[in-house]
Amino acid sequence: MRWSYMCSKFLNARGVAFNSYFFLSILFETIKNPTRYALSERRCHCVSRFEKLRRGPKLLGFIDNLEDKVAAETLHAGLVKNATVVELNVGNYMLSIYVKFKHLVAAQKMFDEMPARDVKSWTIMISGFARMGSFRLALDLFSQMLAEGVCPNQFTLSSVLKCCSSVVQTGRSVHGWLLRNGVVIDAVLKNSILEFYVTCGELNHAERLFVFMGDRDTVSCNIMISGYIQSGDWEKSLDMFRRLPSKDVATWNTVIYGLMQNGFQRKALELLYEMLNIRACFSAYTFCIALFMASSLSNVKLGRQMHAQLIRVGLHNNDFIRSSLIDMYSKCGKIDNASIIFKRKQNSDFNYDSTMEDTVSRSSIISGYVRNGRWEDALQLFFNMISKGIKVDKFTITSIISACVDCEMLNLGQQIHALVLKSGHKLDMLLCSSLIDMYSKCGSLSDAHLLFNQINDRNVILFTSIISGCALHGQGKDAIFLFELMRNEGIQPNEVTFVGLLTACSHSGLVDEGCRYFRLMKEVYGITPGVEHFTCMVDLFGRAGRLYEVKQFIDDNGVSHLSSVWRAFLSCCQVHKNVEMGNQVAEKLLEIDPSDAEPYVLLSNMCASGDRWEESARLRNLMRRKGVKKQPGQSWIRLNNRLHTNLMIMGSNHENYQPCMIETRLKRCS
DNA sequence: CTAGGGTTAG
Repeated sequence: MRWSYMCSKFLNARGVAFNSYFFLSILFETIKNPTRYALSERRCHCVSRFEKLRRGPKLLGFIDNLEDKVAAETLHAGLVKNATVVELNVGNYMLSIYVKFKHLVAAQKMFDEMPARDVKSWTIMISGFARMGSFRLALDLFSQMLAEGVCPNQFTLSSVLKCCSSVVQTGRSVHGWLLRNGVVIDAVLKNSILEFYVTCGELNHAERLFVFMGDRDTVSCNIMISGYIQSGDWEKSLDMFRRLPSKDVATWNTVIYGLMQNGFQRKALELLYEMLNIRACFSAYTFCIALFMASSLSNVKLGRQMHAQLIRVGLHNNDFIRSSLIDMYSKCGKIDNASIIFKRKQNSDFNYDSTMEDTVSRSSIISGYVRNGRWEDALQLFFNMISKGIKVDKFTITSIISACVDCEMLNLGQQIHALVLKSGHKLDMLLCSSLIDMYSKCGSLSDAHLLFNQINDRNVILFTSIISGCALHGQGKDAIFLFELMRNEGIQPNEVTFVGLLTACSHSGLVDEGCRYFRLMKEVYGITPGVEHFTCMVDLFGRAGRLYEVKQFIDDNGVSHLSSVWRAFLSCCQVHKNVEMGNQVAEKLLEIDPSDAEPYVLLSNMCASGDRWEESARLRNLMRRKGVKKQPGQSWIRLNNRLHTNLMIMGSNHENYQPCMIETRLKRCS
């Protein structure tokens, strides 16, 4: 950085505007053509300085401080083309740049081609994989390193320990090894050991280590605090927090975020306000946590306060913060605000440095658009990326798949599936669940099954997606089969899984099975049934025509205060044309919510279909008198890649059918 | 040590 500073001073003094590209082109040319320059005087000056610094630590420092992946790649290409033997130090710096930009493929390639490797090279790679969460790969590399007889140092071991939370044995032996071999245990390594025992759940061991630790710093305390919260012992962690003589920002952040993540939102909020009251200094982390709190609590007021503060302290243009702001506004339903924040950055993109892609902000806004039903905006941004050749990451893809589901665009969904396969993205669990959901909701259950069968290690959500898909298609037996398969694989179903399963039973008339699973859910899995489950059960009995059992069920379970339960009941009365019971149920519903239009409509339709026209008309009149309005139904159809929607006017037949225009241009979706 | 984007629900 000092070199670039010198250079910039030199150029500025001559009024030359320059940026990193200019700077790099010099480096590039120098490497390519070390002896023959045809450079202007200015450049010569630069280059001569560069030559002097070439092998010195300053150049290496400069490379290390490169803030751009493209720049790093250019430089690397230069080194390769020149076919000079890459010095070990330079090579290591290149490696660290690739790792810094998470360009692990390039790093791996470079690493493989290096003529010589030292501990540092290995460590850079291992810590890179560890930071990216590729623990398996990092550990493989570590064992390879040992096999080649390279002795690890404290940096290596510190990274290796990060990967050992699920392979406790390895972590333990690393700990033992470094004790036996007299490796210098500095503060960082000490904390890595502590963290290892915390994350693999050996809190007692960690506690002992902590007590006997000679020089505990705030980091050690933070690790313990976060360990206590993660194990559910928030009282102990708060106690420790309170007893700390001095608290730095990271400690506040740790405890607030921990409380937030473990369901103690109120406590977290109290502490945040306490921080404000004692005028503790906020860091960028604190703001991110606060924004995250605002979005999870849908508390725009808090979010706005934070936004104002951020502008005051000038942090609002930080990429991390911006994406948090975008996310906060879109999760609070203020998609326009989110959009403004996103676009403001786009518009200020005129100089080189800001062309660095802020992929997170973009995927945040895309998911925000999808969440808020602005599919057209989401798709436009997405298509824009495709046509510009920008790599689409899995977050964006998953959001777009959701959009496909909402718009039932099977075609586009298929294309995206192809895109995923082509781009070599690993089909991760989240992506797969959304694809399965997409296929089943867009009508192609067989494709959903096909995809499901390709995945080896499955989780609850994956199973839930496919079970819900079966439910949607009335394949009750398949849903049950998959559910049992899931249990056999040792996966715990959750409340959503049971919604899917019970729905499947009710849609296929499997009353006894449904009852059995309802009991299983409560008794074996300890899941307290929610509104959805009760509604499913009512539907289960009701569809089968067992209307008296519905009543019994409602009374037995004490759910007569839930309007959705009665509503399901009422629609069953309609299906089975039981006007008497329908009347009673509708009355119940109106007791709960007199402004609800649905009971009137259902009841009047029921009367109409039973040729009881006067009664039907009376109900409609009653509605008008009470000023109860029904939301018109809406349907849509796609013709020539255009989405047309139709509003159905209540009680109408096709005469007052009003075509209404929402147009979604599905560019490129052939 | 602490921060951002994605999945399942009549």
